Amino acid sequence: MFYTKSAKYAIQTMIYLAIKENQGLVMVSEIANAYHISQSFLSKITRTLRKYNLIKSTRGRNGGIKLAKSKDLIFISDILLAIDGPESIEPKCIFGYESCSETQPCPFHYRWKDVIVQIHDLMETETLGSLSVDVMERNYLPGIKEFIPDLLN
Amino acid sequence: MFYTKSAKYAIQTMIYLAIKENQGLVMVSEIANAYHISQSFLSKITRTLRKYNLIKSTRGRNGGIKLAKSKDLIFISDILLAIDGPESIEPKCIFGYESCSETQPCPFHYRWKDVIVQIHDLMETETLGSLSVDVMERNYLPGIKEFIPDLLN
DNA sequence: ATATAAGAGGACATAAATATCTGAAATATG
DNA sequence: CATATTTCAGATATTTATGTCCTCTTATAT
Repeated sequence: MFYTKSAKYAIQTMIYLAIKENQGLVMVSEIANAYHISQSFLSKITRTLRKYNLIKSTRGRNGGIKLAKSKDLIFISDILLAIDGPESIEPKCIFGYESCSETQPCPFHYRWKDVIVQIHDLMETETLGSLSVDVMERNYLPGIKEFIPDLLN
Repeated sequence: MFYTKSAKYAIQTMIYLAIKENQGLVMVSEIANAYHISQSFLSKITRTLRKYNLIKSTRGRNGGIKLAKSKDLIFISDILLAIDGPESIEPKCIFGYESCSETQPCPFHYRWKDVIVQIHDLMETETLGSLSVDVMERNYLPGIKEFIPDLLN
């Protein structure tokens, strides 16, 4: 509804990596299987994450990917920016009016802006750290395995 | 960013019709020219609006389209529903988790829900009436003609 | 009656997002 | 060194959204 599938896959992947933070390298195929994403497609996404220095990768046998920095230093907005680009983060006029701005607000401008600002704040304050802790805690409840499949095995 | 172009075109069209409410039928070509939309494409959109009983249309010479009911009885959510479908209005998990729900919330669920609910309220309380009044008022300011092009001629 | 102006409808075209395929490059292991 | 494994890279395919074009149908004016 709001972000691309690619961005969602990326966030899922990063959460997975955050949870496995101190278990070394994780294979892209493992993550792809866990979330039922095509391996080739996820590979493309992880390459982008690497370009933006959000993950590090190692080729070859026993290779894989891992977070490039502490999970507490990675914000959701970083991921969205890398995958969906700067446009996805910038607030755009909901009606598509090109000239809509602070000085030339469209009728919906201020009401819409309130919402957008909230979303931004959410994405820019939330870290992979806090999210993954949340995921881990919830995972102890039944029926929520989808969020971190196979992590408990 | 959030809705399809089609939905935006539809809203622009409906605002146009609301402003010209008591001027009888308006040609689709007039609206298309005003907003620089392809006439054929807008024609498709207006057909959908008609299916959903948001506008009435008359064929033939001197034909055109007009609102099907009072502008105060048409909500923005009605338009979004018609053009983008029910999925666009239903709140979906921001991470794309299929099983995310009230009983199985994903880590972002509640924080995200707050925002979504706000947007829904916005769309379901805002009518074409209030929006178009807003547009008319703002139009007296300079440089905002884009919103209702040619209406002042 | 006929010409004309308008929306209706469908076929086709383009663009962007999503997904798949194939091979190259890097690395560990025997 | 040879081989298996794993990511990297780019070409290609599919799907969905967007946009264009042409013809049909309907209503009105003359």
